[in-house]
Amino acid sequence: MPVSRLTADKKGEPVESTLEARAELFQDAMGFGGLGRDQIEKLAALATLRRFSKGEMVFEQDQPCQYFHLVATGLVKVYICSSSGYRMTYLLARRGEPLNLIGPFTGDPRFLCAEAMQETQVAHIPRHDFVGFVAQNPILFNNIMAILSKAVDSANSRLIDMVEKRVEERLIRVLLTLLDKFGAEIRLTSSELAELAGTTVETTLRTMARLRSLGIIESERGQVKIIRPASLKNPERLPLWV
Amino acid sequence: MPVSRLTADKKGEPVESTLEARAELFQDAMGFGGLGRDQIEKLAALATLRRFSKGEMVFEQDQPCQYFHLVATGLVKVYICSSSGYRMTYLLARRGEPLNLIGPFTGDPRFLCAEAMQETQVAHIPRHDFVGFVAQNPILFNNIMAILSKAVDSANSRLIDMVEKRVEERLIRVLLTLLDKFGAEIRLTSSELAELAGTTVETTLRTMARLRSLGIIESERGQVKIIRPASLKNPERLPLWV
DNA sequence: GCTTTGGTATGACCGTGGTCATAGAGGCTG
DNA sequence: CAGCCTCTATGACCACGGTCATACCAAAGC
Repeated sequence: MPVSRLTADKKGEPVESTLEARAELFQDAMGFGGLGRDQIEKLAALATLRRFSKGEMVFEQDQPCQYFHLVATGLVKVYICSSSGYRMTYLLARRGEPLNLIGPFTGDPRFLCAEAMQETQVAHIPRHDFVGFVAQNPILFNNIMAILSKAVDSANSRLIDMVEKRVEERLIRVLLTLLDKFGAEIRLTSSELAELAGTTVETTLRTMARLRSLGIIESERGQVKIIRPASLKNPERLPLWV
Repeated sequence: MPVSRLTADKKGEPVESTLEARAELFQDAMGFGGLGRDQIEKLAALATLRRFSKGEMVFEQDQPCQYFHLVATGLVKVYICSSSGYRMTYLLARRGEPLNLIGPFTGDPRFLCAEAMQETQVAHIPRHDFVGFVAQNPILFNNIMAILSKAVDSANSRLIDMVEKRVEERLIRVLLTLLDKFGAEIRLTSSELAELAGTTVETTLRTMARLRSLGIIESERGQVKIIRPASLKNPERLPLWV
């Protein structure tokens, strides 16, 4: 235990990839619009791909940020977990979505974790390379601010939901958000939904039983299917950003 | 009512000020470290001061962002308020603290409000001027990211607190945070504390009664005094960012 | 094959804290 | 001064949802 493994933060296994494939990834990634092809390729040249199996950590809390991460394939959940083991998921990132926009700038450890939910590949760019690149392409700064704006608003909006909305409403909001992003068939377990809605598995199961009995959803092991989205929708309920 | 006052977003009253005084303000403002004196003065030249009485709004939700705001004197609370009137304060800004770091970049309306809690003066910089200035001084990028990092972490940390901590702990955390920032004499009402802790006035009053009976705090109308901070402190309880 | 693990399902219990009601005290205004 | 509003204070009530327990099923592992 006293032997600290300084190299332990190398996560995942390297994957071979072509510059072309990486450029393709950044081309339509979130937050990189407005760059010329030459810049995209410069960025792609800085990146390497790594693969992660289901359940593997892409990065862990309280570790200094070394890389900027962008999902290439698969699905990654980014969450915070408290001292007492409570988890709260606040991002489900798929191809083209960045995992840590802030980290690279400060380099400081924060308390986010990222875990692969499936077989996944993630592009890594050393943080200084990334920050240097952004400095040379100020348009990225605006893009990044736009994304952070949504992230902060979403966090604040959830905060309000936690005080004034009950579990059922929060869960519905989560389901609607997932419907927008992933379609009507949501391949998540109840415990994953619970971590998104900020409640327990039991309450999530109970609430889903109610929605099921109303014919609004169907569910089986590891999957929820929204049958009548209209019954969930409510004009004043804007989706979260997950 | 149908007469929409297009100029109604001009808030507060203009205040005369010298370039020197404004430069002084930006000199030691949060997020502007690392600028040369010439740049500070360029920035100060873009700013104008406005005054607000207690209770006046500096900006309101759902309005496009026109200015970057920096508190010069007084105290401003920034909060979100939900459709049903629930409020959650998430920033108490005093001299040198920015009110809206993200807004100027996107310009989009968000759902933050800012309200003067005392007689207050706020520096305004038109958002395009501000964004242009930041683009010319990339060091500000890093400063801004560092602040946003704290803001996002604080929001997420609160989110976890809402699920797993009870009101007493949340309130204690708020009190400790305020102790760090404003000293042992906290001039806030119970309802203001409630909005910081994410609970109701009644529960806040009850909880404070308990802390008072334990001799940890004293309180009178509009003021709380922390007598024995050590009894509240707990190594694993890091302060919020308010 | 059997065992283990993780997901689903549901009942019972009860504590935290929100809601409503009432009341007094301090401060501001006309 | 009266009148009003805000802040403080506290009691009574009870529902939402967390916790614990049990059970069943499917998939994975030895």
